[in-house]
Amino acid sequence: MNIYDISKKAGVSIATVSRVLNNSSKVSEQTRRKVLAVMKENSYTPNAFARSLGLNSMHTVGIMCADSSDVYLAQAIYYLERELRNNGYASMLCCTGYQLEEKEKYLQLLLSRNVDAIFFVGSNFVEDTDDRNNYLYTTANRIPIFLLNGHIAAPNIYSVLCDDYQAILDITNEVLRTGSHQPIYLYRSLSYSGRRKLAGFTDACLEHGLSFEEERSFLCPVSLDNTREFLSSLEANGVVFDSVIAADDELAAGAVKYALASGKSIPGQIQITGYNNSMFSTCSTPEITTIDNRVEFMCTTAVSLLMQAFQHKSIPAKTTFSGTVVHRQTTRPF
Amino acid sequence: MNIYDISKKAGVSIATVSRVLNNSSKVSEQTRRKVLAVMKENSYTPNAFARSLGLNSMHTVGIMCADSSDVYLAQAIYYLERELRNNGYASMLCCTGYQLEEKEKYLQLLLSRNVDAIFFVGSNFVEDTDDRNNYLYTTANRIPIFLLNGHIAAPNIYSVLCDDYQAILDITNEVLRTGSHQPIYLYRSLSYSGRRKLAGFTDACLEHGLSFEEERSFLCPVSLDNTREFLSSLEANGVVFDSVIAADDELAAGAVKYALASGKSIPGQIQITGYNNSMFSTCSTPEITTIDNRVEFMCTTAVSLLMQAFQHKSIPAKTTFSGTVVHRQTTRPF
DNA sequence: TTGTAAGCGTTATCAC
DNA sequence: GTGATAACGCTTACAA
Repeated sequence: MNIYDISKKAGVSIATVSRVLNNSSKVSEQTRRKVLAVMKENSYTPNAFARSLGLNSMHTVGIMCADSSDVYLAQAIYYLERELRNNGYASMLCCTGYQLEEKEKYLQLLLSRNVDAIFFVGSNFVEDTDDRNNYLYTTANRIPIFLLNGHIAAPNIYSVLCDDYQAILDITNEVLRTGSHQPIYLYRSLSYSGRRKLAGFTDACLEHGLSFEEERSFLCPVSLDNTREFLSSLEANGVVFDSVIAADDELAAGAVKYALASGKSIPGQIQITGYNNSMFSTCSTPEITTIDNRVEFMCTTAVSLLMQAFQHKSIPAKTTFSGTVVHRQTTRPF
Repeated sequence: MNIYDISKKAGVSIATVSRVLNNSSKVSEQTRRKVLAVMKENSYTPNAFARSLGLNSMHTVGIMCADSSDVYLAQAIYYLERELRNNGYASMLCCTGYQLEEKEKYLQLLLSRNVDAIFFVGSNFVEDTDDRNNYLYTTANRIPIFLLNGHIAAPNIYSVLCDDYQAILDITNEVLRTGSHQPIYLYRSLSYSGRRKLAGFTDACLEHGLSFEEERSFLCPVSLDNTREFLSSLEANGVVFDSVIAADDELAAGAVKYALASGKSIPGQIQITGYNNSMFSTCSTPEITTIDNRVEFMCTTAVSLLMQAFQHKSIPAKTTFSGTVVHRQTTRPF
């Protein structure tokens, strides 16, 4: 059943059927009704492929992320898909892992489907050197791309991100003000946002007159067990710390495991903070003080910007918003 | 840059270019090389829309789920997408919520993009009555559909699922054998798999000669706090229990919160079990004994079946596999 | 092995 | 308002 069949049965031309399909105003109410009736009668659905060939768009956007089962990324995907769907767009998901070659390779999957735009979710899509970011530039030559929690300045690339520097600065300040003098910082990557966070930690320490003769920031293996063991070995190696500022909630949850296992009281002997306000922070006991970096806001903003871009409106290349500290049980009150 | 441009520059016909594109064997090695060179030179990518119009497929399958940010579903999505991608298929994600009207409505988003098949992930897609499952039947008239962790018998509908009945029977048996006499069962829905799980719990109790004069299974509100409060109020209302069999890890994690808050020792005074072997079970302290229902296996199996179906091989309508108990710290050893 | 030409089912540009 | 008809960029018989 195609547009020709319908046009015959309705006694009109295919052009008219097409007009009804796209509810053009240039159709008399009478014929519109007639055509719609025939369509319904034959439960006709227009062929998506032919349609997209004519329109050069399938109203579909790509979502790239390293790992859709990551709690934080999964949330972002959820909100992005919801917003896109509410705007009539479908979402094509593509997980890439953390290796550059994989990212480049799997990006092709999305590009070969001619998506209208791509969201790159997570800070790990911006690499250190320009030539390693080339895949972003060439993609942006074709379609608008959005970096969520990442930033890079180039034409047709738009960034929406939380001010991670300020957020870590704030939360570290709070920990230091409530009596901790020997904080350590735990991270798992020095991506764009990773570096910003670390800078926040360092600056907060400097503000409080802490010296950095010894290293106080550590690249820490993920998974709760690994983090716990890492902290134990740190302690065994003579590193003294009375608070752990973690770059994400999972690391923080690992730190809680460490404290519980080694009999340290939280937040009495050790304060712990996370980042993302994810399930990890509420699932732990005690629940973890963390940063709410507003995933939902980030995603709705990004989709809204994209919709404006589709309407050829000018949109900002970079949109930053502040996070906020969520006080729970792993830090001491003022 | 289209197929005509390439054919001119390469001095061949568009048919030959197309053959190279689809790596047909009926092209001489020489011309193939020539054409490929020209393509590369002009960084040509075939138009996906035109292509899919000719092939009547975009090599894309839909993934429907209630909520992609749910830890368990997010994992399933991850594995499905990975397997599909490895087979050259793209994944279109669509979250539907738990209401029937929404499911039906958002399903259209996928159908209107002419996906080649759809995975329905989670047991909540099979409704109680036949007419409420009508949307599945009509969809299956067009394309093969897969129910992951759900089951319904109808043409072109395929189910891949864990034997939830047996798994809950096993884990409940273990809890009862190690000295618990007053188990309660916590669930959040009585979907297909929900009912199977409940039956497993009930049968295990009967096997152990437990009477059911009072109700011992409870519809419990989700979120850790709500579960904790629910159990407190249960206790306050005189329900006595020495073990909690939960239908999923999140409920179990809530039960752990309850035990910790009310000073009950785990697993001494109360045993707790979860389901799914998700992050919730390892994130809690103590870590939760749970059922590994093999998400990854389920997903790889489902995709593998789909690929066989695409090759017109006959595949089983229902594939069941067994789960396994993962022993952790919330149950007593034998 | 290669080329010609007829689809595929729409949208869009003209005339009328 | 409506109807021919030409794109859109590919795949695929069928011929050569």
